[in-house]
Formats: sequence, structure tokens, C-alpha cells
Amino acid sequence: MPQLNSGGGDDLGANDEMIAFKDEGEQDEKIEENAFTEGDLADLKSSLVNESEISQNSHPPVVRTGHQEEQRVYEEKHREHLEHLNDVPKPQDAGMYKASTYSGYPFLMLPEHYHPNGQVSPSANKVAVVQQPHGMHPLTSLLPYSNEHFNPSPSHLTSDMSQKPGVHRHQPHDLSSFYSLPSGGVGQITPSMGWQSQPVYPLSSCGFRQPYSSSLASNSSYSRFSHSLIMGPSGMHPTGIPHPAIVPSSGRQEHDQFDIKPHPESKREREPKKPVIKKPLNAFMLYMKEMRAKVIAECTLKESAAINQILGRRWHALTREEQAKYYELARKERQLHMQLYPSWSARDNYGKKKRRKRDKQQDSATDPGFPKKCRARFGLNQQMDWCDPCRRKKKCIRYLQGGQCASPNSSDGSAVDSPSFPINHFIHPASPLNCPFPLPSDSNLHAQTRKHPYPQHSTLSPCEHPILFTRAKTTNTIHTSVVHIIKQ
DNA sequence: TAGCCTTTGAAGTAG
DNA sequence: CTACTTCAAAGGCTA
Repeated sequence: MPQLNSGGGDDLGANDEMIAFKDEGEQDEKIEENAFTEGDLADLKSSLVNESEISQNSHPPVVRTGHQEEQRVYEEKHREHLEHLNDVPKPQDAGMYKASTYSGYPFLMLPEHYHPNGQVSPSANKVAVVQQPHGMHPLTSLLPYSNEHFNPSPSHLTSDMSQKPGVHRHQPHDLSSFYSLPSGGVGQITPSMGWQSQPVYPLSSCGFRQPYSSSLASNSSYSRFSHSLIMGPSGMHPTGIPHPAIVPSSGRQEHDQFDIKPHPESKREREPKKPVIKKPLNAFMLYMKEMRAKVIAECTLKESAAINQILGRRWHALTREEQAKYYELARKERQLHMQLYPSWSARDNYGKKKRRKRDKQQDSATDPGFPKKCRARFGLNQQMDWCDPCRRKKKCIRYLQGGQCASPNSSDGSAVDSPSFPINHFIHPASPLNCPFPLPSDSNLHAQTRKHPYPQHSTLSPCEHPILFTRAKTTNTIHTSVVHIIKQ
């Protein structure tokens, strides 16, 4: 959780953080981190790791093929070109912003493993070692879409550039200007969901709050979204590179969306399937994209459910500034997505995923501490109004409880049209973060006092804090996650 | 082989 | 307006 232990470095009131993301019974996030790293991780790994997976840690050296070398040269050419066009800032010192060639992403949507012959390296989009072109933005490891959609061909780069209409709309004339991004801070970072390259992470612990490795800076920088107007049917970029937000109308995705059985080739040709436009990734998804490979490498885990739990804990362990990078990226992603697909709605994808008969809601009803209802009940998703001082969501429970907005821009009252922080990123002057006891899911956010619901803890002071907690259902021994909402 | 698991956040639906 | 659901990624697992 951000600023649980600010160390004085966070002027946003680290110690005043409203939310403490804790495991049950744990009193200190830092302690938890260490404990998790050394203890839980071992358990987790022992329970999940297949010995055969150990080989994953010893990535073979990357050997460039001739095609790869061509690709590298090609990308460098593009990069130089784009830097010239967009006046891309130079790489910064380290961390998230170390890379630079970030703008003009429609042309940067080139797979790291791109083969001029139209094939994609089997290692693409995997955790495998990838020799990264230098100077790339680290967040390109946030690969929202599989490069399996790629079928790039150099010929496409010049042949299809102008003919195909956009998926939805308008056709800008000046791509470079269209993609120019506001300068300064995170804003310099183009939403950079790259493609397949993943950083090579050292095999270490699974502890939290590890500083962004410099290795993160070695990713290529490609965006999820290419320019709207240069998108051809089925999300195909004029360069021949499919738009990352669009799932090609073939394979599993197609069947998921349309629930159809394979058609004869002739019919399929006559009636090309409508491409699926995926939702833009939120901040946490972007974070997962980037950090998944690291967790996998460190923990030798492959099971996404377990990895996501770890990532969720690390996410809460990030500082506000670290999270802000992802929120800003997500915001830009959404903005770009809206520009690319103005008529698209998340509703379009509703019902695409079929669920089993098992009624999850029934499960939640039988589990007093079930998370799902809690998440919604406490209004994490309720964005009804804007916070007066910071122009962020007024519905934020911390705001309602008298907390101070932790927005980086809130101090001067400057308006922010689009919040970089979600509504739950508010702080409170008082931060009793120690209560480890979750209330049942039916606890009322607005309750001023809650008696502790667990008799076995009766010897301890009852928690009087409205609480929001999520509980890991996984059979793996990852701690129950608890988010406290500190009342005023 | 399609869906589950698991996470957070955004956006949708229902009442 | 509130409460809740769905989807986004990922890959092993399971019915």
C-alpha cells in the first residue's frame, strides 16, 4: 500500500494513507513484505512450482537470427525517424521513464520478434529472454495484446498505408501531430503497451516494493493502439500490423465473441467477422502486464491466479508516485481508445465470456467474508461527482469521510479534467492502519462503530473501522488480503 | 475446450 | 443514485 511507511519521502502524506492493504493479523506492511518474501513465498512456490519449471530461470542466450537482425535495424530506423518527427525526449535516468522513443506509436507497433517473413518468434509474448533495443520505454513490457495478431510484412509497411478505412472513423492527415503527447511528467509517456518483449528479471525474492529494475527500461516501446484512422478493417494497421485493441476475427476470440462454429471458407470470406475491440487496460492491468514476467522469473510461478495475487499485493505496496505512472498510462490508454473507437462501448463486449452455471453470487452469499460484494458496496467504482479541491471523484469514500485528497495536483487546487488517480486514492489525516480484523461483507461503510465480528478475537479491541477487504479464495496459501477503510 | 481462478479499475446494468 | 456485474490479462487447471 502506498505510503504505509513513507519514510518521509512522500509529501502526499504517506502516513495518512487511508487504505491499508494488509494481510490478516499483520501489523506492518513492511514486516508483511519481508515475511511474505521469505516465508509465504516459499510455501507458495513449493505448492505451485513444478520442478520442471525451474528451467525457466535459466533462459538461454538470445541468438539473433538474420531476420531478427533485419528487424532490429528496421526498428532503429523507425525509432530514429520517430524521434525526429516527434522530438521525443531523451531517455531519463532510470525506472519507468528511462526510455524515450515513445511517441508515434502507430509505427512502433512492431513486434520484437518480428520476422520479415511474416512470422513471429515463438518466444514472443513469453517470458523468454528478449534482447531489447536500447532506449526503449520500459512500459513497453505492458503488452496488452498478444503479438500473435501480428503478421507483419515489410511489404505491408508500404502497400496498405492508405487504402483501408478506419475501423470506425475519421482520418487524420497528420499522424505525427495526432500522436504528439503533452510534455512533462508522466504525460511524456505515450501509452505504451508494447508487444511481446518482456524484461529479463533477476531471480530474486518475491518481496514487495522492489524498485523498478533497470531492466524494465530495456523494453521496447510500442503502443497498444495505433492511429485510428490508419486502421483498416479488422483492425489492421496500414502497415499490415493489426491493431492491438482489436482481436482478429479468427480463432478463439472470434468464437468467444460470436459464439459460432467454424464456417466454410467461402462463407467466411463473404462475411468477414467483425473484429473485437477489447477494453483498454486499467492501471492495474498495465502494472500486471509489466510485472508479470518479473514475478514469474522471481517466483518460478506460472499460475496466473497466484501471480495475480502477488501482483495485487505489490500493487498496494507501490508508492503513490509509482502507481501514478500507471494511472496516467491507463488514462491515456482510455483517451486514445476513445479517440480510436468513439462508438465503442464496454457494453459491446458484454456477454462475450460465457460463464459456467456455477453462480458466483451464490458463493458470495454463503461466504460472510466474501470480497466481491465488498468491493462494490464500498463504492470503489462509484464515481458520481468531482472532488472540489482536486476535481477528482467526490464520491470517494475517503472524501466522504473527511479525508484529504491525495491527488498530486490537489494541493494547489488545480483542476484535473481526468483524474490520474482512482477514487480510492485519498488520504486521511488520521491513519489507524493497524486493525487486522475484517468485518463481514455486509458491514456498512458509513457505520461509525463496528464491533468485531469474530468472537475468537474478543480479547482484542474490536475494530471500529469500516473495512473493505478482499479475500483470496485460492487454495494456495496466499494471505487473505485486507483493505481497511479508515474512518474519520 | 471453454470456463475458472485471481487481482484492480473502469464502465456497464438493474432497481 | 446505489449496488452490483462484467471485462480487461494471463496461463495452469478443470469440468
